[in-house]
Amino acid sequence: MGATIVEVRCGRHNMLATTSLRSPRPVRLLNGATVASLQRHGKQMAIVTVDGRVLVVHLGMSGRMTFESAPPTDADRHAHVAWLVQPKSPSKPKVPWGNTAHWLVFRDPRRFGELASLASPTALERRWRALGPDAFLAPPDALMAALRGLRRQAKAALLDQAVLAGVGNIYADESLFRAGVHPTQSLDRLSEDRLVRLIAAIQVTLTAAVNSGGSTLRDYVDANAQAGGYQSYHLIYGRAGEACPTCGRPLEGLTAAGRTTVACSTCQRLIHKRRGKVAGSSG
DNA sequence: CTGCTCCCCTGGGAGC
DNA sequence: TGCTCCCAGGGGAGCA
Repeated sequence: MGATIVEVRCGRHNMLATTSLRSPRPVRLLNGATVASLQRHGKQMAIVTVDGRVLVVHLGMSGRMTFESAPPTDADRHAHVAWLVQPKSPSKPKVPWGNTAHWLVFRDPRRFGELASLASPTALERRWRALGPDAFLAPPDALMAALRGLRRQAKAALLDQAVLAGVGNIYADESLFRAGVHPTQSLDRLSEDRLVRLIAAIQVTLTAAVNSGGSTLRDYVDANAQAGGYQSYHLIYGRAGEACPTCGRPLEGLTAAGRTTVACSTCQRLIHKRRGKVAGSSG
């Protein structure tokens, strides 16, 4: 907070997507701005500046934002944008780079990431209202309200950022396994108890992952270029064919919601019938 | 609405 | 070693 962006370099212009801020590109990329706050909702981050500009950052699959002492070179083909950041001074250094100006570099080889400039915090609010509650921070009640009664496959719902925000393919599989819910299970067939269990599983999974610095399969590093460690704790993700950690039977690999999925067909039984109806009772 | 399939793009690993 | 094929953490569009 209070840091100033004193220079912006943009190597690939088309990373900056839709914008509600009609200004020259350096302005939209926050050139000259003083940072007011950093925010996050689900997988999206936002830099909000004192003069009201907003830059939304979505890392996609291979994106990374790292602090570096030198600007990227021309040979660095995937360094799309670099900001020279001057920390607030004088102040006690709370950041690894102290009070020295450092480069914040956005790299994204696959270019599935996105930068979007918005004209105001109101526009950010509007954008994020289209997303479901943040899966990591929202109270379980809010997640319950988002999931209850949906006639959708559990995995599809978890991956849909408009239902709840922040769960991707890895953590969807891990959460469903923890909760004993099959990925293709329609949510409207789940009991209240099972839904509560699923929501708890999502929050346990995300908390554990965040505490371990995330999952690095290939690309992911944090702002200090540190890889994550959670991949070694994955219960089932990437383990199709291996033994289920609970029952020992082989984990199945399948496609659900169009994505690579792993599940244990024994521990994550599909429920086809509505709960609470007993055969033979009146109709 | 829901779920498919395809597409955006590059790089790493497996297999020949 | 070098080549090809296949796959990937996201998400939007278009279609059934």
